[in-house]
Amino acid sequence: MTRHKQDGLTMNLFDSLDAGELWQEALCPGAAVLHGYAGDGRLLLPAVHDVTTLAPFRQMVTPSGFRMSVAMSNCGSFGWLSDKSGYRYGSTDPLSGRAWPRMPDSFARLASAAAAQAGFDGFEPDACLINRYEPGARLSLHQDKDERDFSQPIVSVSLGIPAVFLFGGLSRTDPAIRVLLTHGDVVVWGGPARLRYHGVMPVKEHNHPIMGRCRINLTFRKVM
DNA sequence: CAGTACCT
DNA sequence: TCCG
Repeated sequence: MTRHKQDGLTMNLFDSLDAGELWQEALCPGAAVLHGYAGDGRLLLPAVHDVTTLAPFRQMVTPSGFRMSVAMSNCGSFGWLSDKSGYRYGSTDPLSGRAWPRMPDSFARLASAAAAQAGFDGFEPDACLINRYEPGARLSLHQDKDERDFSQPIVSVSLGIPAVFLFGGLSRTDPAIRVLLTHGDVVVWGGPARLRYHGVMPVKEHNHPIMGRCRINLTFRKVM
């Protein structure tokens, strides 16, 4: 996998693997893990609270009728939604009928800086999906393909208790590498990795000093 | 777009 | 299993 920048914070997904998985090395161009890039999250957590007070976490339903284990909210111009009629982005929160809360400046700055760090300059997200995982919550392998412009990367910020991130290939049945993500880690994928399947293993019981038994993930996207 | 068989 |  391509190493986009050479510094102490940036490593590629391959660096998280053990020797038994070295064969994957050539399969991860366009993806990077920035361990600790978001620091202790102290600029982000009050903003998460503010957003989710206006747009509370809710468990969405998939088109096939399953209730997702992850609770979600959104901020920015567009919010990702799932219900029985499908997946899509919308500019209003169905729960309130009002626009999603505006994206906090701290969110946008972090996402743009992380993208640039990974080699994607000029990333200006217009959507931030906020995912809340409690122990047992998971997200099965999927592709992010509800956005218009796949030239724009995805930036994912992890806060709270650890989770194993799955990063697969362009086909659902391709093998997935596993990356442990902890509080402050940021993953960026784009370019040739933009449509790679990814997901999160069921989150294990754990306690984080400030987040308790909770993991929050911020996923930044350019929708329009 | 609903939801079976599958076996992660 | 179109983000169980």
